[in-house]
Amino acid sequence: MPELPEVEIAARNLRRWASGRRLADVEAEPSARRIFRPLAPRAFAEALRGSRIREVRRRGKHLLVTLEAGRAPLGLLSHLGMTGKWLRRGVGEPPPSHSRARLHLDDGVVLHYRDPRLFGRLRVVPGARFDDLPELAALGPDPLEDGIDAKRLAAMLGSTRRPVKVALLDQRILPGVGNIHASEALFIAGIDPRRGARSLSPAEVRRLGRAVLRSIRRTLRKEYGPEVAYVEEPGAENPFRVYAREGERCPRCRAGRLRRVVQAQRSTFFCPRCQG
DNA sequence: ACCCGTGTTCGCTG
DNA sequence: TCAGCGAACACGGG
Repeated sequence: MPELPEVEIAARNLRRWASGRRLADVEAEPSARRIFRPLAPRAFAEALRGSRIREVRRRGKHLLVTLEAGRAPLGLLSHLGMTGKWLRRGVGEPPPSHSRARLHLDDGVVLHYRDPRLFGRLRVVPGARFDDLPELAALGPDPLEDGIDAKRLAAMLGSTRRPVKVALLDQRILPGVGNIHASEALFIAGIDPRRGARSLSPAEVRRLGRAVLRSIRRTLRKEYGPEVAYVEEPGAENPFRVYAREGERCPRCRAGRLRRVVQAQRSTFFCPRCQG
């Protein structure tokens, strides 16, 4: 379940696996209609078949794949939702469970889009005109690619009445930040997640911006590999400082116990002693 | 059986 | 008019 680091890793993987490759065949599961909307699964597969992968980019949690169909550019927009993942399978390797789409490359490799919960999206973008898509236009600058402008962040946080943790989930502010890194960044910055976004001082906003980047980069370093290890998978260690650690000792002050509260129907984890 | 979930969208409300 | 809120989506795992 991906936030910015997992999507960044997916982008790097797709680049490595598929740049310059032709899609010899494309399959889209008929039962997974909602992933391919507004196209029918069959129309989705046909739109991509035979095209060649030229570029893979990331913007927030979106993957932007540029292909070439004959002479014409063609776009593929991929959002991983809660449980989406791109997986590579070599010739003869068995498919993963819940494979919803398959890109058969001209070297025999198959790229599977696996998504048990079906919250992800795969959309064909005619002419690769990503700039015309309202959902991308609404996103703020990408924290990793463009950096974080503290002035802009302060303006965005200053114009909402929501708690700062809830505001951080708004993809118009810092796209790519999700429920984990919102909690992690607020912990690193020492800011109480329940405070109103507009109550932060300029110094706190700067600290928060830096903390978001630190949290994202740290996860990126930890998780970079051919298959991302997700925290909820059996056997995986929880790599986070506070996320999903309710009741544990605070890793900073060693005295407080980490708490869990629910905000906007999502869990927030924090140390009541360190985050004032 | 029941609860929980790294995300987004839609419709209602004040 | 619009920010903010809660439900809905769908399925697996504890």
